[in-house]
Amino acid sequence: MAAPKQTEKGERRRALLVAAAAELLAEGGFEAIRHRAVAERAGVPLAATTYYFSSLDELVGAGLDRLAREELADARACLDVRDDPHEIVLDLLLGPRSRAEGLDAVLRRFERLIGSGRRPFLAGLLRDQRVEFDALLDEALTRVTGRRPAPGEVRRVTALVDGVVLTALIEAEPDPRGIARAALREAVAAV
Amino acid sequence: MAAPKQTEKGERRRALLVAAAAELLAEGGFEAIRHRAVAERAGVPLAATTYYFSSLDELVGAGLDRLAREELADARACLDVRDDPHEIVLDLLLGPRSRAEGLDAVLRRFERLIGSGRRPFLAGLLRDQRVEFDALLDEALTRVTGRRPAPGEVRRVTALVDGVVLTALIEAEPDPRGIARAALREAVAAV
Amino acid sequence: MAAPKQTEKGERRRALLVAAAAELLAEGGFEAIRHRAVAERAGVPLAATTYYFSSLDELVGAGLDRLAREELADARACLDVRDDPHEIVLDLLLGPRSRAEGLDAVLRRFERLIGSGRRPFLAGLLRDQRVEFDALLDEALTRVTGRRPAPGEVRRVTALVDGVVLTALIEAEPDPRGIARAALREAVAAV
Amino acid sequence: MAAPKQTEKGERRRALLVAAAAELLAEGGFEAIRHRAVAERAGVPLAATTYYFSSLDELVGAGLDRLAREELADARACLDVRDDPHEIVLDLLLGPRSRAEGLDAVLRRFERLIGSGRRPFLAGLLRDQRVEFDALLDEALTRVTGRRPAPGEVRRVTALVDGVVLTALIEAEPDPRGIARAALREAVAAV
DNA sequence: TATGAATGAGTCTTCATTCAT
DNA sequence: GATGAATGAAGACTCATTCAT
Repeated sequence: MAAPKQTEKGERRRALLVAAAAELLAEGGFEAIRHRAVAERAGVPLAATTYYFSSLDELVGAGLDRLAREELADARACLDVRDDPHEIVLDLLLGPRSRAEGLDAVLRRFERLIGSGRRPFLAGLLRDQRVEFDALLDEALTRVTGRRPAPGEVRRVTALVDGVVLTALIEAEPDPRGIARAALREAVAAV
Repeated sequence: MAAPKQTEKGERRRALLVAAAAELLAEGGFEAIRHRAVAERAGVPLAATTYYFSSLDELVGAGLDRLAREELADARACLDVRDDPHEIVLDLLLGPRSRAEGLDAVLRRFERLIGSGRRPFLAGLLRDQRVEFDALLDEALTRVTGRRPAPGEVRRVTALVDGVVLTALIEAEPDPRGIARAALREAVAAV
Repeated sequence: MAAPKQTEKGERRRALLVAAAAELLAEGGFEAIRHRAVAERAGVPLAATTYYFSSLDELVGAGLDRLAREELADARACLDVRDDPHEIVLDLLLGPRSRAEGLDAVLRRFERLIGSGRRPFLAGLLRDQRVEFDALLDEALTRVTGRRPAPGEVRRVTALVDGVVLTALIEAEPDPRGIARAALREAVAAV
Repeated sequence: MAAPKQTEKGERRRALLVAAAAELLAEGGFEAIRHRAVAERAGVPLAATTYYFSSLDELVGAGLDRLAREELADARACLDVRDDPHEIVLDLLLGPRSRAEGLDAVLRRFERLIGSGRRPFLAGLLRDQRVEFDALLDEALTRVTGRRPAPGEVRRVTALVDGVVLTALIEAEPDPRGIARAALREAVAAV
């Protein structure tokens, strides 16, 4: 028990562990977050994982949180650099990794979304992320269309792209991002 | 391969194992199909699982096949009974369990869809299922709209409903089937 | 128990099984002789292996016997064809497979010789084989030297070549047959 | 790699395991080194074997290393006590156990030699052992003959004795050490 | 405060052998 | 006579978690 004191070293270690968990989550999904793997990746002793996080679930939550923040920050940075807004929307919907890594990255992202269903302790976290996520998406869509999205439009586009991608994933379509891009353009044009 | 199934008794045991695997799959996803769990559920010794299925993957495949057949059969039965075609479409998209079990059943169904992406040995099976699935969906949509669906329309409706439901899942919306029903009506009306 | 009747079909099956065991022995050593493997290779039902041979040991014995006979027959055939007698001696000492397969074949042959130590039921068989083996070696050496070997000379040459090869095996020398050939020439010249 | 060995207590346990592995190797060959067997012999829980050695191969390597060191130390001790140098040479070639245990000990030693050929991960270890082994053999032969062995003479004697013993083993000669002794005297006299 | 040590429970899979039919 | 069915025991290995120091 006895929550570890918040020494500077302790904070550094916590951060190392969370970063390792986030990496593993992005690369291999929830199952990849194991005590051993996290400790090795973070370069800390195995027991540190249970010392700083009272259960694996806690570590999973912290990793998911960190990963989501990183992805949001990435998308925001692209927005600032005035990157093609379509791509930023896709980054938000499919994850920035989908730019380079294709099918697998998207698969893992959806696994993450769905897999949270088995992990009730993540539910709150995911919903909170959604709020920031939607705000950014709203802004990106504004740039795409040149006007403020109507109420519910963000959700409609999200749903449409997600749905198309889901089918693509099941059929092992090698370029889900391409599919998503087409659906996005069509959805935007239809309005 | 292998797969003894000569005698009637052997067939019966095989069926027991497949049924157990299908149940576990429906309840706990792919990860829930383990030798021990299947053996216990089927009430057979552990070694029987490897006697009838030379690898766990084979058992997973058989379980998925059985589960899909059951769900198709359920939907088909509803069609014959002239049930509300909207509901049949939803059965096909969300699984018949979503009628009674709500959120969890839908979540598990999506888990299954996504999880299949990670299991290349299921690809062939999934493709085959897709054919029967689409044919039935085509018929159900015909009843909904009163006309034969245009090419690609089945896929478009599928994508739209799936996308809407995915968002509902993340937000822990208690009645994803309701959300899906609304999306379906809207999509159909839009044509 | 009840020794299976000696029907024609039974005899054919026995022969198939023994041949399969001999092949597996030559390819993978004693450990490779397993009920499953033998049955598969012979194309007979698994239970036939225990039906025709009351234990695995019996099958191992029969396989070893057959393999040795084959190797002797091969060497004899070469002798009749007036092949280079040095090579025939090497066939006898290292096995005919050592011509083409090199290190591995020789390794397996020595494993067979030594491995018999753990299998007392093979002792008699091995000794019997030695008698035929030595007779043939005597004849081959006669051709090599042009004269009848002195008493004990066969054994001396055998020991010398075996010893040299044993060292070569331990040091993973890739061409033990080459080493053996050199030792043989030297040993013969020294007389 | 891994290999925890920081604390004294950990070291002790590690040593227990290695000793158990060495014993099993001497008694039953490489195949006798199994997690279960080692754990039982060492009196530790099964999981301790994988905690201290990340794979069975590592444990096999450590066991072989220990056994070889013991045998070398035994021979060296005899050398210091000015034991009959012939016997020391035989200790080196047949293992010290061959003094008391006769046939079986020699058989197991050869099994070990041959078995090493199948285990490439032991190659480095074997090479290192060979260096110490040859140095000691050189010294022992010096005492036997009263002069420094000529280059290659150590290997020649090794091969000759090994070859003779191999034949003795196959013929289940009850006193392989006696045979080896005779061969050794003859080989030395011939120079 | 940290962490090496430790382990019970569980993972998939293989195999020789028995037995009922 | 022949064989499908069956299984207990064992194989290597993984892992979350606890605990003594």
